[in-house]
Amino acid sequence: MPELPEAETIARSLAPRLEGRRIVDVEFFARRAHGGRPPEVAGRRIRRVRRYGKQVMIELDRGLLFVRLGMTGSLLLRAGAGPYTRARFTLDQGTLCFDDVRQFGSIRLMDRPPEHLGPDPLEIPATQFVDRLRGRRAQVKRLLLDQSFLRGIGNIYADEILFRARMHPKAVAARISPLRARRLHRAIVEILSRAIKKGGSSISDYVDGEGRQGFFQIQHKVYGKQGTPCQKCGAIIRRIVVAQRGTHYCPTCQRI
DNA sequence: CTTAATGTTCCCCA
DNA sequence: TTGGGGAACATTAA
Repeated sequence: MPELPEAETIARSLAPRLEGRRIVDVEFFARRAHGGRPPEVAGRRIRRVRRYGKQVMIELDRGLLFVRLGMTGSLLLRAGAGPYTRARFTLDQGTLCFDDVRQFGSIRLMDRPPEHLGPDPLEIPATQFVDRLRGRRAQVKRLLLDQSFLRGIGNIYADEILFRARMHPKAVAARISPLRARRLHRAIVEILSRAIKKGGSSISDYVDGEGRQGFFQIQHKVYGKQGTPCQKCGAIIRRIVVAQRGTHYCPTCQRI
C-alpha cells in the first residue's frame, strides 16, 4: 500500500486529528511492529504529522515516530483492534491504530530522520536530478526504487513514471541524455503530484487514516496492465522482472 | 499447489 | 565502491 502518494495522503488525513493531541497510552500486539523495544512515548504531545519519503513521520514534543508502512501497513483513526492491529496509541482525544497484515512495517522512535535516504523526489531540482543520474551505471528502474537515490518511489509509481517518460525500465542511467533525464524528472513530479491529488492508489487494501480509498489506480497506464493494449499505441503491455519486482511497460513506447 | 503482492535488508559474487 | 541476483520476513488471494 505505501509509496510516497499514499504516505502523503495518510499524513494529510491524520494531521488535523492528531496534531496537538497527547499520547496517553501505547500498546504493541506484535514484537515485529517495533523491532526492539516499544517506543515509550506515553505523555508526549504530537506536534506535526508529515510524510518522509514513503514513511509517515509523527513529530513529538521530544523525538520522531517513524511509521514504515511496509507492504500492507495502514494508520487508522479508530479504537477497536482488529486481527491485524499491531499497535495502538490511545490519545487524549481519539485512538490511532497501526494495522499491518504482512508485518513488513514497523514503528520506530528516532532523534532525527534516517540519514541513508536520498532527496525527496518532489523537492529535488531538475538539474541536480540530472547530475545524480549521470555517473550511475545501474538500470533506471533500480535507481528509482533505490531509497538512497530518491526517497519515496516504489514499484507502482516507478512503472507509471517510466511509461510517462517513455523510458525502458532497463535503460542504463549514465547513458540517458540530459534531455531525456529532464523528461524523466518531469514525469516523476507529474505522476506523483497527480497521484497525491487522487488520494493515492488503492490496488488491494490501501486506505487513508479515515478509511478512504485512493483513485489513482484508475489512471494506471502500465502497472498490472500486462496483456492489455497500450492506451497510446495499442501494443501489448509486457511484464518482466527487474530488481526482483514485477515490471510493466510498453515495448514500443518505451525504448532503451 | 504455485505464484505474486504497494518493501527492506542481508548475504554472495563479479 | 558499484551493481546484480537471491533469499528471507508474514499473509492472503487468485
